[in-house]
Amino acid sequence: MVLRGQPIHCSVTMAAVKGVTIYEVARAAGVSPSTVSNLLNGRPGRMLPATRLRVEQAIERLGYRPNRAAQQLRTGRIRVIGLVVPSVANPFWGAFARHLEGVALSEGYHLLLCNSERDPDRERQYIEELWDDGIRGVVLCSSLPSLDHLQPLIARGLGLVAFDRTSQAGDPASLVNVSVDNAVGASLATQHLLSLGHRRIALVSGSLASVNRAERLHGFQTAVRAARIPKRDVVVWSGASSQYGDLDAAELGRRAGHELMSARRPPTAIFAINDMTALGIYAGARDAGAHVPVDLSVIGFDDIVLADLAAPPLTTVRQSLPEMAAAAFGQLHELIKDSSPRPGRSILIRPELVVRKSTAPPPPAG
Amino acid sequence: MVLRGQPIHCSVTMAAVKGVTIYEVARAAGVSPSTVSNLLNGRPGRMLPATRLRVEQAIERLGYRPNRAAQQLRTGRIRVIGLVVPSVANPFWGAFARHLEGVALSEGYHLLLCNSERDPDRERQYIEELWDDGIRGVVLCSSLPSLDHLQPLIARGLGLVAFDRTSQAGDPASLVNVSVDNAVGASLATQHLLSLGHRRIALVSGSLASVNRAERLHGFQTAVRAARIPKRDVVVWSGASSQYGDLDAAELGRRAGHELMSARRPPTAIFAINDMTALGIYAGARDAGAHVPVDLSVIGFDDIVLADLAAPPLTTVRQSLPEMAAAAFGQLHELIKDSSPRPGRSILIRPELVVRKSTAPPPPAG
DNA sequence: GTGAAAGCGCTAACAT
DNA sequence: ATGTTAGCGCTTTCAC
Repeated sequence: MVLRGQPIHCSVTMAAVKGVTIYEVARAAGVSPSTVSNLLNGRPGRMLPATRLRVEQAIERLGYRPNRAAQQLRTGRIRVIGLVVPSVANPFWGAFARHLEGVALSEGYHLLLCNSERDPDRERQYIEELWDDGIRGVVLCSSLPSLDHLQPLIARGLGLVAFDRTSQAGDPASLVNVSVDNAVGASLATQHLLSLGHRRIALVSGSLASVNRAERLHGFQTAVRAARIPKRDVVVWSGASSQYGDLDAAELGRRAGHELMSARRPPTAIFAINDMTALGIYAGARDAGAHVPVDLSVIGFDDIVLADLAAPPLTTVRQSLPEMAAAAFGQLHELIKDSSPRPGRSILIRPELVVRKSTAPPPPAG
Repeated sequence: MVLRGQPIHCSVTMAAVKGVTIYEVARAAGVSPSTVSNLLNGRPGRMLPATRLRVEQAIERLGYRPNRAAQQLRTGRIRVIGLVVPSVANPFWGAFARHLEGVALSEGYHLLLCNSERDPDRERQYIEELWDDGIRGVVLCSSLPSLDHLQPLIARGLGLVAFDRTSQAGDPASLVNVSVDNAVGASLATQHLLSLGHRRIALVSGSLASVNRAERLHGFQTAVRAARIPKRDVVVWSGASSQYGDLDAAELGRRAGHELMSARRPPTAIFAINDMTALGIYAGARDAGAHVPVDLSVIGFDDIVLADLAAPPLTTVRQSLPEMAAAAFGQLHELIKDSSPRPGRSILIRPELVVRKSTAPPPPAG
């Protein structure tokens, strides 16, 4: 039985491995390949209903699935977009990746994931490879002030949506930016601290070289100046960019929290550049014997899942990830659907202050 | 000048958009396409050193980059692997994705990201699409006890490495499993609690239907039985699978923590199925007025970045993500490099107990 | 050592 | 309404 069955079984296996082609479907349905192709490509009107039915049945019966590589080679199109993030190990980027993947999938697109670790070289090289792969649309979460390193690709027709960054003067004309309104968010956060009565305030961040962080710094300083806080009571604690990668946001916060709270005249409130850093500040303050929110108020930015779980639950500025992911994909889709030139733009989504338990009036002594 | 320059400029642009082909390189170097191809495919020995140099220079000068779609169509190979995780929004999976992407990249592979939300249908459909894309190697973080839904794909030659799951009797013969040793980890955790003197212990988890969780439950029960803890003092709190997705691990922990600590006879120690759940338990216990570790010891599993940042820092069982990612990719690479049949196997990486501050002896009353 | 040529599976312009 | 056909860019046997 084994021996007799083998030839047939083998041929079936081979067919499966090799894949059913459009020619086989055409032959099975008694039509030409172009008719099958027409049906597959949304042109069912070009054939008789009866023909259409025969083709559909043949496709079904044979389990035909188009070969994407062949489609891509022929049309130059591919339903994959690239996502470049600093690191998906960072829960914020992980959550963003999840949302973006969701909207992309709902439009029939797959997502190729790249972690840049905020390295411009790596970023450029990665995107060049995405180009080689045939990918013509990329969501770049870079925050680098200059996108010069990508100029050649963009000139060739790469659709690029920059996330978490606003438009800069030197940007490519067609660039689309999607971002939370960082300045507004930072102002919201700082004003909250101010309204609680804080007069000695620190901003804690890693490198401030990125666009979004510069904006947050700007919003912070605007609010602080408007409140006429003397300069000596405002400290901007910024870790060296090379020293702390994205993964270490928490570690950086921990060090900052410790340093700041060990100083002679510690701040009574800290605005952390993001939630991971804020959580690190909790730990650092604790190490230095300070208690949140009694001795120190901490406010974050992002509203990651953990913000609400922390002890105390973290007051923060929420970025609406679902909306931002939808905006980013929507813009990218527009960009790559038809390659007719389209002016660049920036889309700023307004953030929202979420008050929890990590902020309180300053201690009497402060 | 503009008008005179235009034709040339235009042709340059067109070349860039269309991409340089191997024929153009061949012509520029005065050789045939096959010689260029031979060089590109690691067969430089088939030509004279002088020829080789000419070709290399032509490639350089023209900025030639192979068209991957054409390569794929011709060879059937593609340097992309798929990663299917429940959700990268979960920091554990985000971190794993980051590590896997790193090792894949170092071998010249890209990573296509898929979030299954632990839905078997979605999982299967996703992997079928990966197959259509030409992807022949997938790391599946599924934990579903049965991989029957993937049997057809595997039979066709899909290379599959199942992560976070151990081999089951009904598994496809060629399946490779990579996982932490869950039973050992759970025993380690439980023994730690026991050695601290706890005698009323709970296990908190979402659905226990997955292989890895079943193993953890098994390790837990083995340890608890060995210590002769009476059955009534051991509670297994398991949330309905449909109710809580992966994102909600923390929320589930919160509910469990609250419920358990509000009971007449609350446990003095909880083993959480993972760190996110453990962090949720912190919050739930707090809601119920219980203090970790004074009233309640909590131990987690995974050792995510946040474990060390939590208050108190979480005692947990560490999975070595770098090693596990390397093992997963290495196995997958073996699987897809040559398609000669290869027996299935399970690779279990031993976890490590990391004692921090969330575990302590039980309160005197307990 | 090098080149010619076939064809991977598909699409779309162009026949009929 | 349906079919014929010419490639997309590459690899690889087979000649020379």
